[in-house]
Amino acid sequence: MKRITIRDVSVRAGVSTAAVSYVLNGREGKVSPETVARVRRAAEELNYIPDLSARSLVNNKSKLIGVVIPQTEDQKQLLLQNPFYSELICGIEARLRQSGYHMILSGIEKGEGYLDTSMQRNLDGAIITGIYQESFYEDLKKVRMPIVLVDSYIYDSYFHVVGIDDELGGYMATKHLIDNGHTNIALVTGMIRKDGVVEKRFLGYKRALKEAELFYNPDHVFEHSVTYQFGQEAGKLIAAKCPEITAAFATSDLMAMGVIQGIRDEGKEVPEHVSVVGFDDISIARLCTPPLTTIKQDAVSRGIMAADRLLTAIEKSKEGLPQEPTIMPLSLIDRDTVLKLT
Amino acid sequence: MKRITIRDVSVRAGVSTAAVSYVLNGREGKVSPETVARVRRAAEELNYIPDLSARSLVNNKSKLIGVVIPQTEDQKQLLLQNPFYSELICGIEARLRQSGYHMILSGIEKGEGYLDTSMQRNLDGAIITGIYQESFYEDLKKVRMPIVLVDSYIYDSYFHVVGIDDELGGYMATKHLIDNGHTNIALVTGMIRKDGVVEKRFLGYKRALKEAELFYNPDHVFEHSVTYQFGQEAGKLIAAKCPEITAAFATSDLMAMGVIQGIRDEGKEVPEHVSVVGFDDISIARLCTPPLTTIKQDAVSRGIMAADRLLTAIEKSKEGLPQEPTIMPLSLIDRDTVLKLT
DNA sequence: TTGTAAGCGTTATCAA
DNA sequence: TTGATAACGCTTACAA
Repeated sequence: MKRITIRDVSVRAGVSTAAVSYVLNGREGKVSPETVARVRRAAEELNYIPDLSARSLVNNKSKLIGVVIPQTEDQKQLLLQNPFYSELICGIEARLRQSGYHMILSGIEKGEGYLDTSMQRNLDGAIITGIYQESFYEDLKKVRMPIVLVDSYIYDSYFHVVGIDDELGGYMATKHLIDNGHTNIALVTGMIRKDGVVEKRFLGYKRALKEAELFYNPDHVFEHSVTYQFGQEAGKLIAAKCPEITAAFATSDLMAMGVIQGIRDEGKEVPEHVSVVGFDDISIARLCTPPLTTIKQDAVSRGIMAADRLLTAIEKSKEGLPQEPTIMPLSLIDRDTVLKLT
Repeated sequence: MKRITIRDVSVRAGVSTAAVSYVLNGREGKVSPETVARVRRAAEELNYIPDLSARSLVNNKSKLIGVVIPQTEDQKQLLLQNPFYSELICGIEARLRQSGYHMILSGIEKGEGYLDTSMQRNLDGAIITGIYQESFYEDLKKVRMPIVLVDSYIYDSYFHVVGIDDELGGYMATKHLIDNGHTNIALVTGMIRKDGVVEKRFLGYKRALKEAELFYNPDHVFEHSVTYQFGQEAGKLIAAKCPEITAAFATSDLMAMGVIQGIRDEGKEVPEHVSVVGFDDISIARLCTPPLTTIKQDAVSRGIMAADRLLTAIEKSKEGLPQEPTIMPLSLIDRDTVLKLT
C-alpha cells in the first residue's frame, strides 16, 4: 500500500496542495465551500492519511507523549508488576487516545538518556512517575516541553504535579490502627528517600504516633524495597521476633500482601495476631483473602488527570505558567485485615 | 534548547552535511579517518541529537513499534488489569529498548482505525494481542510491515506468531484434575470464540475428558467474560447449585481467583470442597491464598520473544518470508488448590 | 480565493 | 574522498 500524499489529493481535486492543507487543517475560511467539498471528497476517495513525521518536521508537534515508569532494580524491566502503575497507564492511555495523542511508554536507566529520546521524537510532553536523581529533572527542563510529575515531590514550579497527600495517607492508616486499640505498630516500607512519597507516608505515620502520645520505635521500621518478597520477609520477622507488635502499616498494597503471607508463614493469622493496613487499593486488594484494609487512591483517575493536565498545558502553552499541584483524594477502605483490640 | 542540526555539525567540522551523515550512520568507509574524527568531535561538542521524524520521512523507518492490547468492554481502557498483559508488555518493552526502538502502546476500538495509526506513524512493525474481527487483519496486511500475533490463531502465513499450545494447556490442567480422582470437572471460561485461545483450551479440556472416558456435560461449562467478577459468580453457582462438581478448570488465573472467592462466599473451601486449576501463572498466583495450582506460561519471556522475532523480521526484511509459529513452553505448577480424592 | 515555493532535518545520488 | 543537491510529505508565507 503505497503512500497517498497531499499532492495526490490536490491533483485529484484539481486544486493546489495549499488548498488541501487548509481544508484538512480546518482553516476552511481561507477557501471556497466549493473547494472544501472537492478536497474532502478527493481525500475520502483516495483514503488519504497524513504523515505525522512530516508534520512533526515542519511544526514541531508530534502528538506523541512520553510516559516513563520506574523499572525493577535487578532486571531492567518496567515496574508493571505493581498494579498501581498498570492502572495509572490505563488512565493515561485512555485520555490521550481520546485526544488523538499516542503514548511512548518506556523505562529509563537511572534517569539517563531521556533527554535524547524526547528530542529525537519531538515529544509534545511527558508524564514522569517515580523519583530520579536531581540531574534528570534539570535535563528535562532544558527540553522546554510541559511535564507532569506523578509520585514525586520536586519543588519546582516548572513541573506540573498530580499527587496525593501522602503524609495524610500515612497518618490515616496509622490513626486507624491506633483507633482500633493498637499501640505497637510496625512500618513496612520501601527505601525512605528524601522527598519521596514514601518519606511522606513515613512522616504521617510518625505524626499519628506522636498525636496519640505513642513512642516511636525505629526498630519497628522495616525498610527495604517495594516488593512482595520484602513484605513477606518483614512479615516473618514481625511474627517471629516481635511479639509486642500487633499491627503493621505497609506503604504499598503489594508489600502488605507480602506481610500477610509472611505472618502466615510463621503460623500466625491476620488479623487475629497482627493487623495490617496497606496503601493504594490496587484492584486485587479487595480480592485477596482476607480482603485488605487500605488507603485508597484511584490510580486510573490519577492517570486520566495527569494526561488531562498535560494536554491542556500543551494546547495552550502559555510558556508553562507554574500551577498549583493537583491533589487527588484519598480514603480509608475498611476491609478485613484490622482487628479491634479491646 | 534549540535544535542542533546536521548542518550545524557540518559547519563546525568544516565538512559537508553528507560527510556528517555518513559518519553518523556508520558508513565510515566512505570518508577519511581524518574527517570521521572531526565530525565525531563536532557532534560531541554540539551534543547533536538526530531528529527521527526527519529520518522517518526520508527512509521510511521510524524505529517505532505499535503494540496493541485488548481493552475492557465497558470502559475503553487497556486490559492491563490482567497481569498477563502487564508482564507481556514488560518483556516487549525491555527487548525493544535494548535495540533502540520505542513502543507505542494503545488499545483499539473494535479493531478499527489502527491502519491509520500505523500509516501516520510510519510504524516499523507491530505486536498485536487479543483477537479481532477478520477485517482488522486484512487491513493490517495492507500496510506491509512485519506483524507478530500473540494469542491468536490466524492461519495466515503473512503473520508471525508467538504462541503456546493452548489445547495442550487445557488438556494438562484437566488431566491433572482427573489424575487426582476428579470426575465432575467444571470449565470456567471467557467467551469461546472460533479460533480463539480459549476455544483451544476448551478443546483440550474435552480431549482429557474423553480420554478418561468421562462424560462431557455442557451444563458444567460456565462461559462469559475473562474477569474476576464472572469467576466469582461461577464459583458461587458451583458451590451452591452443583454439589456433584468437585473441581474446576478456569481458563485464566484471574478467573480462577474469582472462582475461589465465589466458592468461599458460599461457605465452602478450596481445595477441600472444590479443587481449582488456573491458567497463566501470573505473578500473584503464587501469592494468593491458597497458592494457585496453574498452567504456567511465562508472559515476560513471551513478550521478549515476540519483540525479538519482530525485530529480526524488520532488520532483514526479506519481504516477510512466512515462518513457523514459535511455540513457547508450558508447565503445570502444582500448588495448593487441588485436592487428591481417594 | 487560489497557487507557488520555501523551508523543516535527513539521506542518498551524482558529479567533481 | 568529498560536497552540492534533490528528494521525503507537509505547512505557510507570499504572490497572483
